[in-house]
Amino acid sequence: MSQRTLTANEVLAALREEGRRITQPKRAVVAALVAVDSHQTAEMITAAVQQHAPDVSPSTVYRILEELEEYGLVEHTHAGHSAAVYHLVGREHGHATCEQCHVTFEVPSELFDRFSRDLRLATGFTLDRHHVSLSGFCEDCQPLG
Amino acid sequence: MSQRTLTANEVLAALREEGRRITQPKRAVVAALVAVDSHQTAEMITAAVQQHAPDVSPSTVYRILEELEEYGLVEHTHAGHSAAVYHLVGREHGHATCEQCHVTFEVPSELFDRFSRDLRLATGFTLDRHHVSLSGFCEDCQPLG
DNA sequence: GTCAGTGCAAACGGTTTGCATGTTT
DNA sequence: AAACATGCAAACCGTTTGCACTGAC
Repeated sequence: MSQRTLTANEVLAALREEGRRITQPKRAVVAALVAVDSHQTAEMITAAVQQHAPDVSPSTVYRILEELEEYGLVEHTHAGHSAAVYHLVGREHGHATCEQCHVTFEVPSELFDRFSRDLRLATGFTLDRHHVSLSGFCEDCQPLG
Repeated sequence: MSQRTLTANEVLAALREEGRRITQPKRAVVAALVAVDSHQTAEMITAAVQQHAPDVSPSTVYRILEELEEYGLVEHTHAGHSAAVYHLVGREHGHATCEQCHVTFEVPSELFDRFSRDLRLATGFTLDRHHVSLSGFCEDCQPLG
């Protein structure tokens, strides 16, 4: 597993190697993912893309994200019932989303390791730490005192 | 905190004490929640209710679940981008949903305690273990070997 | 009798899909 | 030229809302 976030060229090269065509919308989506090194919704990515290529449609963005995910270049994560957030693969990590400010944070993978093992031993359940975000309150949004 | 799941009478009594009216749809929703002692989607609850009261509408079920939640009698949890699951309050627990069979399991609260503390110390993030379900694979649906 | 609660249908947000057109190879 | 990718608009699912009506108090 790579421990470093992919570059735009690496992502596009990987697509090419898979026989996928490199189009303007794909370049723009990858650029948006590289430019913002954090977790973005499809809507944010679409907005970023449309600043340079105004008529790339949301459905195209979704299709491209799906394609990138199919080849292991992008991952998406859900939190609560809000929109999914997407990010380039890289550092191995989990997710936590603040219920108040809706920002998604990375959680160092080591923190999950013991919990993941205990959970498996106690219940037989194998954690997929990527796919769903933990819910709670971030440092700046602590409820009450 | 109660460590036992509420009974139908307790739930209805609590509503009454709050000055809420006890209607047929409310009785039916509470009965459905009590009858199935596990995590159900609004759609499942609606189906159960409609077996006895065919023209209770989904929106009414949603409104009743929201009301029950407002008074701390029910909780709902999200997993992935599928429908939320609802359950009566009772045992304190977390949730884990299988990505393959989509069943939601309870996770003993103690398992979360250490993880929750480590997470807070390392990142400042305070876990709300109820609201989002962990994602992964249950004992019967382990991927590969 | 009053008002909270309901049914219905329409709207919603996020996402997916069908189809005719455009672009990469 | 052929195949794949795109734009648009419409459909989709889970959920919420507006409104006129009903039924609990």
